[in-house]
Amino acid sequence: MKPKSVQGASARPRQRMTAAERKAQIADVAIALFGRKGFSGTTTKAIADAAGISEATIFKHFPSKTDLYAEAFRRRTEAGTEWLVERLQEHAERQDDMAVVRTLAEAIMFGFDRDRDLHRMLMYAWLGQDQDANRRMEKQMNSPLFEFLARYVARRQAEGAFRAANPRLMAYALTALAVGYATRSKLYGLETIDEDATVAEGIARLLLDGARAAPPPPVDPG
Amino acid sequence: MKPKSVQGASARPRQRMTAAERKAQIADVAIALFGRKGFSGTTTKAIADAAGISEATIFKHFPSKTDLYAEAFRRRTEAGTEWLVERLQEHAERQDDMAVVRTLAEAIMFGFDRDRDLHRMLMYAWLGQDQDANRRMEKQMNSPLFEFLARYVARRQAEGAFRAANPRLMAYALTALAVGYATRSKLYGLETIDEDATVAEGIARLLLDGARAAPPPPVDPG
DNA sequence: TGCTATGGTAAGGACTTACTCACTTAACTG
DNA sequence: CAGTTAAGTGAGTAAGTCCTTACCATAGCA
Repeated sequence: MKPKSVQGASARPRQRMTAAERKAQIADVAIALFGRKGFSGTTTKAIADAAGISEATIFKHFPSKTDLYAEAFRRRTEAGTEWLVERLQEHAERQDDMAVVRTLAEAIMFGFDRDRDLHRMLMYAWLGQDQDANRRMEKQMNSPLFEFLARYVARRQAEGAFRAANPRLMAYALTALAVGYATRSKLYGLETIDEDATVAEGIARLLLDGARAAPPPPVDPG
Repeated sequence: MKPKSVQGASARPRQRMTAAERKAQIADVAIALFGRKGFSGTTTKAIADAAGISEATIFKHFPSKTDLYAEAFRRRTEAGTEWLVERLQEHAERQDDMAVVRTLAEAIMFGFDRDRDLHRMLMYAWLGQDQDANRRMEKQMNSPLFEFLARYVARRQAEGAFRAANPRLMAYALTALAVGYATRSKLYGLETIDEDATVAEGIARLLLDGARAAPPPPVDPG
């Protein structure tokens, strides 16, 4: 078999990857496949083919298919949402509610758009795991964002800017519309309603002001 | 209906089901398993064990595992949402927006609660099918409800009761919060925020009136 | 009582799955 | 350069996988 090096324009062309590189490559390829077909729908042979290596090589780098899954998962999940929380924080400090909610919606939709396979893989994980594993996963993945939003809502309520309502429910709602829309359009491939940015804005407006027309025409900054 | 065997005082329980009964039983059992582990995660052996029959019996009633899947799916999916649309229609005619939105949210959450396995199976289907199949499925399953909601929103906008905004986006939003919440709590087993009815009411209120407090009544600053 | 239609099964076949092992060879080191 | 390390593989294997075949057993009927 011809050793086909894909390692092109490096100073020193290599035929073999280091273990770390190979591990990373396998994990990346695996995410795409697990994301498309789920864990049990994806064979180690398919992963090997997609990575351009033999099946045995996979098991050289990962003790089992399950470990490969866990590792692939961990790698991409660790990124976290800190950067997003920071951006939201800035808007929140300026009391710019529209910017907070709209930035959140845009970030969610952008994330789903960019990492479709990862998010599909995550959904398979939600469905395939038991309740305890899911609660741990939720805690590890979304907790900082959710807690930030819950605090933000509570503060705005205290300031009289937001209606009285369960802040946790509101924090959930702030993410849910964008998550649901992104799931439908990016992961399921269902029809879009409009451009992402426009939808994000519509979602934000709806969340902040509701569907009902305000009884008296509010003082609107033209 | 086929008359069941007439039984005397000492009735011996039937040992064998009719083909139709057995088919239905297998399909029901299969939904539960497909819903928990997905199509490729569920073996025909597991279905047979759960149904208390031999594997061969499955293939006596269904030509293949794929056909069993399709049939199980079809059976439970056909129910449709007509009854819900009718109920919503009544509220809509009375211009009782709160009742419409709240009834919708409650129905969604109740449906997810009652048919968890079915909804899990549906999610696996969304993830496992290609985009075209998903669009057909969407059309067949949710189209009447969605179209009703879109028309309802458009009418209320025309009447000045709802804000101007993309009616399809609003129709989507009307279902999305409840669907998302039910998915998290019923399918993934994540923490609930409150009783279902309370959450449904909170969702409805948020959708109609938004998070922001009504534009401040001109309070005398004294 | 025997006949027939039908619900049900034991056993196994062709194929696939995750995983192993003896082995090859590229790449680094002194 | 020789020697060592470590990336990579061909050729399996045991344990499934879906599905078939040849057969059994029960119910209803004459």
